[in-house]
Amino acid sequence: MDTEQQVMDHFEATCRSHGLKLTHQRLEIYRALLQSAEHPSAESLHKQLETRLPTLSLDTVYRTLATFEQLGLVKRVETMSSQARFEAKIEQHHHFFCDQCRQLIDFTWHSFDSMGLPEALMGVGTIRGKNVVVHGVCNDCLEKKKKPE
Amino acid sequence: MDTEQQVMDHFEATCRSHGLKLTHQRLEIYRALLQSAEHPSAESLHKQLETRLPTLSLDTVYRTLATFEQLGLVKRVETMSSQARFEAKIEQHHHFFCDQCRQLIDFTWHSFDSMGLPEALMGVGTIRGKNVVVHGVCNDCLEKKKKPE
DNA sequence: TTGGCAATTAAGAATAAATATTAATTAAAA
DNA sequence: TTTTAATTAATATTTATTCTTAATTGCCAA
Repeated sequence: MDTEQQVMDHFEATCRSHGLKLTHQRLEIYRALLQSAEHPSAESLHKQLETRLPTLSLDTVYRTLATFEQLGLVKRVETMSSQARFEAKIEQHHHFFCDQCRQLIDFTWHSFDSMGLPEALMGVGTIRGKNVVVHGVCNDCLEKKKKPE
Repeated sequence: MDTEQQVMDHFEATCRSHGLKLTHQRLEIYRALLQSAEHPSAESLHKQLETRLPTLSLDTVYRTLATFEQLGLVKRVETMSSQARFEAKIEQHHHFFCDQCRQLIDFTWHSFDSMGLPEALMGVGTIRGKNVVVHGVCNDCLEKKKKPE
């Protein structure tokens, strides 16, 4: 597990190695995403950063996230919502998706990760990765059902 | 494996049991989705049906697909695209997603299906299902790279 | 079989997310 | 300090999806 400093160093190194300037905005957006556990959307990141960077434009958030994605610093998350959501976590992991509140929870599954692919996939093409989406109802929602209000 | 007639009978029965009228539009949309192997979007279904139903509105396609989804006749597929895509195939299966052309290919993986869930998921809530998304580059795209033009 | 009513549809307007365009300003890096 | 890239602001565009309204149609009952 890396310290936050190490992660930020890697971030800085990645930007530099790609000739990207280390702007205040880029740093803050990346840091906010790192610290967030809720897979925020561009809009919600923008709202969150409003106090620290009052002049930050939504357009910059979109542009910056797209740039980070290309560098592999950020991943676009697959969800059912049309509003794309992002995360800074790059290590191999999977998602639990709550059907009710649409919350996403990360989890790891090493025995799946080290598993071979099924025969059915032989010959479809080049495989680059595999991920699981588990869905159901999260505890928060289950409890809300028990104790309404 | 059901015959198309049986599938259509089940479709009809499901509509009736839910008090839905069997309109020409609903029949055609469902049939088109059944016969399609390409996980079409609402737009592409609409385009496809244009010749048979020249007055079909895009809105109706959206509304109808949403209705079918509620009845469990159709599933919304998780992809990275913001444009939601649908399928009539309901049996348990997984997806190969081509990073290049965004094509989706179905595949089955019984040994995964019968696998238990990881410890990491104990206590997140109630699990209803699990799916794999494998991604990479499909053969079509690999070949296009070899022989450009 | 037909008449009526509620469900459904068509058409176009409206909304929302995401992106693009421009020109002026700002800030990082050499 | 100078050069160059990035950001801003404001506005426009694009694309996916939903809403509104009025007209139409499936289906049931007479």
